Amino acid sequence: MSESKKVNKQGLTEEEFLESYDASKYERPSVTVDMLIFTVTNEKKENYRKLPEKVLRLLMIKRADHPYIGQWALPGGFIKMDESLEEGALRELKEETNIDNIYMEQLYTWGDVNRDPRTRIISVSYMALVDSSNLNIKASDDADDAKWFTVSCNLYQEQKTLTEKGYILQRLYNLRLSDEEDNLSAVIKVVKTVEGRVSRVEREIVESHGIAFDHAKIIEYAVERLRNKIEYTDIAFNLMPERFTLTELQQVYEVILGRELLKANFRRKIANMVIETNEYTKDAGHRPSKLFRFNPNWNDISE
Amino acid sequence: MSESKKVNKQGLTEEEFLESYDASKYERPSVTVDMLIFTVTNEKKENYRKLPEKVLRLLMIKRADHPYIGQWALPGGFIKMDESLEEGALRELKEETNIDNIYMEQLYTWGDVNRDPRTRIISVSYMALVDSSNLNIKASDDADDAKWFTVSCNLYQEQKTLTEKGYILQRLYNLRLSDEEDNLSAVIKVVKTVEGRVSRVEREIVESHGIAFDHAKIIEYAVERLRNKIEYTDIAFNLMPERFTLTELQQVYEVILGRELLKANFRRKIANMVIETNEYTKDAGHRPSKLFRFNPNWNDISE
DNA sequence: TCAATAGTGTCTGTAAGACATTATCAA
DNA sequence: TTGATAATGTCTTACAGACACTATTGA
Repeated sequence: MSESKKVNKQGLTEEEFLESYDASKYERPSVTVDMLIFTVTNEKKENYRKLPEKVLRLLMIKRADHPYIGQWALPGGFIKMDESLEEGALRELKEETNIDNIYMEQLYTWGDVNRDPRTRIISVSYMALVDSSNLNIKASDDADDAKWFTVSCNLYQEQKTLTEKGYILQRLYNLRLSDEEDNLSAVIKVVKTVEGRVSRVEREIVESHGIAFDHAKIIEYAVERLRNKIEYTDIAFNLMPERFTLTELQQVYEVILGRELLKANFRRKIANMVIETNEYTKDAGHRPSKLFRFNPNWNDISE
Repeated sequence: MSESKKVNKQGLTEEEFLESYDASKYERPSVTVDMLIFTVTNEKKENYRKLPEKVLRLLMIKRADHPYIGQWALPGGFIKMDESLEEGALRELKEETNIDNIYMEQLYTWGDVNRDPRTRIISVSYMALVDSSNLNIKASDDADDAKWFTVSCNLYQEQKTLTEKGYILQRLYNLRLSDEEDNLSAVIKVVKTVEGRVSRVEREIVESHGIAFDHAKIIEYAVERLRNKIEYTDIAFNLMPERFTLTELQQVYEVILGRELLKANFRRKIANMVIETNEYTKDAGHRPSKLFRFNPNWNDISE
């Protein structure tokens, strides 16, 4: 509609305006993309009868340079001028895991002024969920300083203080990232303030051992999101192989939620998310188990 | 732990490294904060007996310069180097509504390469919910080109196509922003692709009349988030005055959800989120209604 | 046989949907 | 009296939690 013919107060058409626009006028922050790449793997089983245990793992990278040299950080990097945030995230993902076609969602954007001692850096975080059976290709060739840590994140203190017009709820989480060699940890304080009808949530790192930047906070946030979404969506299936037993699926739920579930109830809950196959597990030291696959159309009614 | 004594490959300590760090080495995108400020207001009532209708409103600003000159955009602006994203969002909020202490949450970060014709701009969007009785102070003094639009966002086409390993679900939403003078509209396409166990959601603006940039897409996203969260959180109370009737509360739910609810069921559902007072409405053309207030401790058990 | 997992049935209480009924005001 | 809203009761169905029980395998 001849928008371009309109002129602004300086009498410029859009074309002229864009011509004269100086993008370098203002100082700008840097923008990075940080990836939280989760997977679930098996621990070796204790004896021939028992099933292997499942653990939640997160990919971290050892910093080779300042700042936080020698500490572990989330994979990520600066966004390029000609790629969208999603493209940047997918690029990082590909660089680290060499896998395409993975579940990925934007988590949160972190923008505190002094998150990075180098300069003002705003970080957009993405969470990706990977089926570990795909992953035997191994995480990354080049960076031998990338590796998978077992994640655990537990609430260990909860304190509610009533105030005049509401309350303050303070929670302390203990985050642990570990493997055979390394043992990182952090304490994250999550404070929910309710005053009148208005509530606010703030996160703060109380202490952080071996985890670079504010990444402990980001990991805690991601675990919380994962725990929430697994309850009412089908994201858990992104962590499963093509065929799986219902017990394996339940173990994935349990390791993410951090608590045990009752078998019968769990099976009822996920019943229409799966389709049974004719295959069974073999050579278990006990009764074989039917294999299932994901049913993409499980929520046909409504949704 | 004398982290600062460690040296990197160039033999620099952290102090020396930060000294020599040149933040201007790489080209960087601009970062803005966009605010979605919602409120709910009363329409005048039809006759002395009927209750006033409630409508959902969104604050928009008329663009005085290129690009999209003359069109309406979300309030927002460039982030300053010495303020966090939250601080920037609160600053914008204060500038536009002159209110502090408001509910606000980060929504999503939009980073497509060509969202803005001027330069690469990444926008972090925040949603704020305001009680309109507070707001009679009027939205913004300076910018007389800021005003409240009635929002409606309706699904009007849904199409599911089965594919080899999943399906493609395509939804078309009709977004309308209107007041006495202006009538803006847009069509947003939301495509959910499920392939194997991996799913992806993409949003695209099909057409946009009078709404600047990709803001129609952002508004649709916000409305969807609002509709989701009102079902399982207490955010609706941020839109209510200090004292309110249960019917008013129900109307707010209905106008956001875009459908009617059954009174008895609604009251059961929100029963423990409210506390009754001894006050009643007066001078209604019908039976007076008890006034309630929010109960901040409604979710004492668990959560 | 036995240690382990696989798989199913059922009782309970809670919550949501649908609908019906009574109460109370001002013009 | 009447047209409107206020407020509560109850029937049904769905689902989640808890627990008990039977089935099947390899060593």
